Amino acid sequence: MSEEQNKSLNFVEQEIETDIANDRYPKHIHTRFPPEPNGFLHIGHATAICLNFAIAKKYNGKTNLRFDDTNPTTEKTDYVDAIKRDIAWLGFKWDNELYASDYFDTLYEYAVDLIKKGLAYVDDSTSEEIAEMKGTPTVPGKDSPYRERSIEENLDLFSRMKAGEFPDGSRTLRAKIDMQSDNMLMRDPLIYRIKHEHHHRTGDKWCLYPMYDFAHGQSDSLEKITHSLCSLEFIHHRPVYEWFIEKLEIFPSRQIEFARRNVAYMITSKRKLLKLVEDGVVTGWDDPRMSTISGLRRKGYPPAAIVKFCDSIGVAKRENVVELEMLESFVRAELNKIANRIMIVSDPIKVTITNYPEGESEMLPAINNPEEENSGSHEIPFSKEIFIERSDFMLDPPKKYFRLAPNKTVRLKYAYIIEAESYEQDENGNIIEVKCKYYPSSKSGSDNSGIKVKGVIHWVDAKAGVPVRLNEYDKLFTDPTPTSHEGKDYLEFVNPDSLIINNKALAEPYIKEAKPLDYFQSMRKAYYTVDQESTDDLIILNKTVGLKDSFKKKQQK
RNA sequence: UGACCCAUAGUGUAAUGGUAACACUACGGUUUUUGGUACCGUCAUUCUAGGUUCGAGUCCUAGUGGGUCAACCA
Repeated sequence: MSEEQNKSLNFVEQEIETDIANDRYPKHIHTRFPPEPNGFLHIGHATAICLNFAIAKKYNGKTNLRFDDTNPTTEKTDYVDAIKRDIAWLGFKWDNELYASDYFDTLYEYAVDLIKKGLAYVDDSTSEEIAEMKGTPTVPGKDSPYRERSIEENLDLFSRMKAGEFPDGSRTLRAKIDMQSDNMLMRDPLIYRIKHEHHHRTGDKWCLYPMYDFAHGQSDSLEKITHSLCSLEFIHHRPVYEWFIEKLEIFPSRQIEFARRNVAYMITSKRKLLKLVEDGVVTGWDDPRMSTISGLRRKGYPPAAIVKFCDSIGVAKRENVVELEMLESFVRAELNKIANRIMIVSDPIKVTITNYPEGESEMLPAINNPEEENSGSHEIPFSKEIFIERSDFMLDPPKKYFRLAPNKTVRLKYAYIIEAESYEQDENGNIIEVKCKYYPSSKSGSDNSGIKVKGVIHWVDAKAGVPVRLNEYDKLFTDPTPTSHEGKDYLEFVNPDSLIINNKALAEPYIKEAKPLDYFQSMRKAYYTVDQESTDDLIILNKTVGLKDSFKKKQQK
């Protein structure tokens, strides 16, 4: 706790502490996370979720989960369920599960109240006419011809709108604010529109639905939310938010805007993510290449890594693109602590140990995770024929190549030191087998051979090895900000190699104990998690993130 | 011809008028039965110009650059 207190405050916390010091909210601090159930949550939402829950925790407050479901056209219960699952998976417990639609009756009364105060009117203009009268950012708007309707007429028309007497789009209810305002949103914003549409929760009760501006702030107020955190694009809505609170004389929630977090190579537009799903670019919202929470989960990102990442990148008001490497470093750090080590040969070549007795085998102990004392161990079978990684044997190696080569020695992890004596090639010159001798006295744990080797490689026993399918995922886009190029569609930047399926990999038998979402480190290679579509016959592993590879880096230079 | 928001290493954040810090990246090194991990080191005229002040990244003014605003979406 003291560590937390020493940390400097972000600008939102500074505002909150000022409010507390000024006794603005003497009773409590409450936040809320308000998703619209029209898509899956993505990495951008994760930062908002973490922010809202972290602030409530810090100030002993509460956080509501409130679905902003005022537009029945796009919203679905399926999305509600997915959103709840994702937030819970991240490890957060909301205090109340609420819906803007819970407040439809109250909101309607609020609208009637506004009409009675002469602050709202029914407008018969078409959407084109309304847009026309709205003006532009540099040209003031004009008053609607319906703006001065009598309170009685407004009340009558509004109740008939509710009764379903008018078709979609024929009339709207608008707040009477100021058509001359510099702020477009203050130019008599629409607050109710007619939509004869089935709502996922209220069914066919309503044919009249409130707009965002007449639902969000009021919902905040009804829930006694003190600090309503939203992204920068809503900054122009704040005067509207405050106007309604003042005129309705309701609890004064405070809106604070922050810059939403962007991560390189990830997109955070629900509409664009939906298109990837609909066009079949990915297999679904939870495809491991997606920037959705569900996708990241399936890819093997631990929840703690995502939360720590969100906490560490902070919050501010300027445009930002966080490098993917930052997120990945948190994923590696977390996985390093919790992922059991396993040996998987992704591109096998056969190695025959010429002096190892025919028909014999032995079990060698392997530590599950050297970074975690209590992780235990398991055994790995070893015998005369094994497979090693193709890239771990070179005919004509460069100077600082520490692996196997003709007449060179290398250690087999957890096993023996071997020396390459000969090899066989096919007609194309590909290595098909390496013959080695082993040093029986070099056995791991009881090595008295006196041989010093620079390299240690992984391997899998030929007979006991288990075929696995490796889904080698890479970035979905070839550009860090695919949606920011004028005149170019983001789909032009889809990486054709974002998934490479490897069906020739072999894993040690320990993999058979794995369950979906178990994390593994394929030693010297990458982290993987078990895919949900794995069966008893075929284990499918999704690549989470590669291990750092300083050798490869040097070679590339 | 408008209003509003923003500007600190390659990236993201901190410094709350008093020695520009932390993380990631990059580069160099030490350790290592994972070329992983761990550890050490290197990397900034705080957008520009004025002003206030003993002292400015921080306050003021102007400029420059970037972003947002004209859905019966949220």
